[in-house]
Amino acid sequence: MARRRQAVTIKHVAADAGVSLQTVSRVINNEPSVSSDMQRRVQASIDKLGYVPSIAAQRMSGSRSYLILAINDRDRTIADWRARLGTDWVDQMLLGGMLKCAEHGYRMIFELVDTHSDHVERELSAAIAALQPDGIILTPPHSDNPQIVQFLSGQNIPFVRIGSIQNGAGISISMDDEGSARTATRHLLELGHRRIGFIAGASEYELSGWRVDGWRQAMDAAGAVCDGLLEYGNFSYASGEAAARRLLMAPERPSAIIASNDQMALATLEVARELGLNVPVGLSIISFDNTPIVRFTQPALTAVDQPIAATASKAVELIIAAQKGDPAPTSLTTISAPLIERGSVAKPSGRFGG
Amino acid sequence: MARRRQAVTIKHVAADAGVSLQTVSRVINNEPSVSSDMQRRVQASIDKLGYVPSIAAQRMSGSRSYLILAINDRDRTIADWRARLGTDWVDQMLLGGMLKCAEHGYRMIFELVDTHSDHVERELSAAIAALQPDGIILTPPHSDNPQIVQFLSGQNIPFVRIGSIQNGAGISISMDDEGSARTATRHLLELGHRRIGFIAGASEYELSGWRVDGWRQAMDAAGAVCDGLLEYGNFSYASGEAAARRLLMAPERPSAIIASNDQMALATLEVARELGLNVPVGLSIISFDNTPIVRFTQPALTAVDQPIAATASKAVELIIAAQKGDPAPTSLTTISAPLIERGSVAKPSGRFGG
DNA sequence: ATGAAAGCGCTAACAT
DNA sequence: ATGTTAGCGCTTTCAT
Repeated sequence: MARRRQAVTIKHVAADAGVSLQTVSRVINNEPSVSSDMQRRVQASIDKLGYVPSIAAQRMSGSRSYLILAINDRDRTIADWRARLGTDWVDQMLLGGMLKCAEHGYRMIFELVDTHSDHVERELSAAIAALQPDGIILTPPHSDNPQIVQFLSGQNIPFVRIGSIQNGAGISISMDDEGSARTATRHLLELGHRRIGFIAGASEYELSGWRVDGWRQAMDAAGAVCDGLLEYGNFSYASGEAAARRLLMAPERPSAIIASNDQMALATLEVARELGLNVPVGLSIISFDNTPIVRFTQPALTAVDQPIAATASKAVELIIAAQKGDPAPTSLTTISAPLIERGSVAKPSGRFGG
Repeated sequence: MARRRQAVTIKHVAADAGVSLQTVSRVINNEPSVSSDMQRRVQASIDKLGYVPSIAAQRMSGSRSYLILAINDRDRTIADWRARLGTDWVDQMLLGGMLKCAEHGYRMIFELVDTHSDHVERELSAAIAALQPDGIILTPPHSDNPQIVQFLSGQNIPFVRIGSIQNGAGISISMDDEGSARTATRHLLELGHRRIGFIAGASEYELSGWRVDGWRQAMDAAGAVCDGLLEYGNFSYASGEAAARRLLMAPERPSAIIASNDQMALATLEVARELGLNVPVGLSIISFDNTPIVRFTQPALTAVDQPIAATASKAVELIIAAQKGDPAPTSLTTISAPLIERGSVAKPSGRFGG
């Protein structure tokens, strides 16, 4: 391949408009100190020549790179992609993040990073050195990884921690895990359920704990007992199956179960079927995530939606604001997670009901 | 935000190793003219300092950008993301493309471009000017857009056209639409079906035509008539519904239907249900795409898988090869699309069967 | 096989 | 409000 050069550079524009490079640069960057005459004249040349600045050159001269790095967990993401179970976390991130970036002339670059490895730092600093991003978006479980958070806080790059709570550096955005777990639990309580089981997610994710907290709060507030109703999974189908079996084969089984993600909810549905329990008549189920798959089960699952697109969009906004020098939000940003009602929830029936 | 500078530059490495910048550059780029002593010494400094080259600087000095642009249709992609129907085209592209990029130190950047607009060229040249990618991957319907193909062929950037057949500039990769349609049709013929309906996709996609061709070839070879068995859709659920209704309400209805994508197959399934036709006993269905959703229908659908990950991976390989100056493949690259058998196909029964 | 000098396209800092 | 100068980190010449 022959050496490629920029087709139209700032020099061409400057020559065409008969002004200095700096003036063109000022117009590109919307700086205030340009007379409107000048601004019009230069803009005309830009449009005429179809000039677009090279982000490489912009970054080189110490300015922005217009690149925002979105980092996901490598193993889980690849596993999801290969499993082809319809998990659309990445798509929703792109929907929210990419489009918001585009609005501001930024680009989102997706990266996969291992959480576990001892060289997280090296992976991250390599990506930063290579790309020089203007901001970084962390998703769970990275958002809660102290090693990553500490490393980034020393890098002088704004970063947002999705699904996290302000407990360290960076800007946190929560998807209201505690609140939505409370809402889901209350929803069941209001229908008359008293024995509501809960399947927790992987402990590596802080949000797993908050969901448990929300459930417990709602149960306590209603005077319902929690004993024997909490089981631990790790977000996998298999772990959900085991947890559901423990809950449903106990002497006093729950009349409803909330699972901390869709895969574990699916497993619960299957275990119920095995045990001859009709859903929702014999057992109500609510799941977390609301990935596409839960609309296609029989019955479709009532689920707590994860507003990933809205969250990613907000994350981009916060980074761009921080870039501009605006102060980071002082309070925790929370994007609420709505409960989507479908067919897997009903009033309790039989002896364990209300 | 304070002005960010590269933490470790080529200068630091050069100083540490006690050599010139140029020598370090040669080591980074694996150039042959470096003595192995030198190479080791410099590499040691690189490792010690954790040096990673800035792609902005590399690109600025007329070398590679290590960026590959993957371009998808804006409207359709966003519609898919919003619909949350589990379509994982983008994910599979990332799975194949991103990972292959990473193997070679490249990055994949996703972009959305309008096919229809009259300013496709402007959108594209802006992306090229801003990013200076080393290669571009086009997906349908962009791959067949003559405006785009012609524009890119003048840009001196290698580009791959996915789902396209060599009819112009660029490197084409086909997913064997004709062959897989033939295979699917033969599969039904071998089970004894004679009246096999076909629902074509949007005419904007050349692959729609090839799929029809494959079906027709198999039918002709078996001496089966095609008359009244071909209906046109546009890949939407609604269009599939209308097409299926036309096919199934005709006086001599087909005993099997092949739909050119999953959404139209889903619609066919629903129309069959409405008409009281049991699938697969009363009607066999085969779909194209094999998105996650088709595993969750009742029955699960037999489908022609689209090997998007493998194709994207191959596309990246071809671009990197072209970048290095290797000649483009002389023959059309084809990635075969396997037929995944599930429960929606059975032997024909009743008067229209074999 | 190695080094020195020039320049890529742009912006920060300092003029005026 | 506009122009000039220097330099970002790297690779391309062109030397030696």
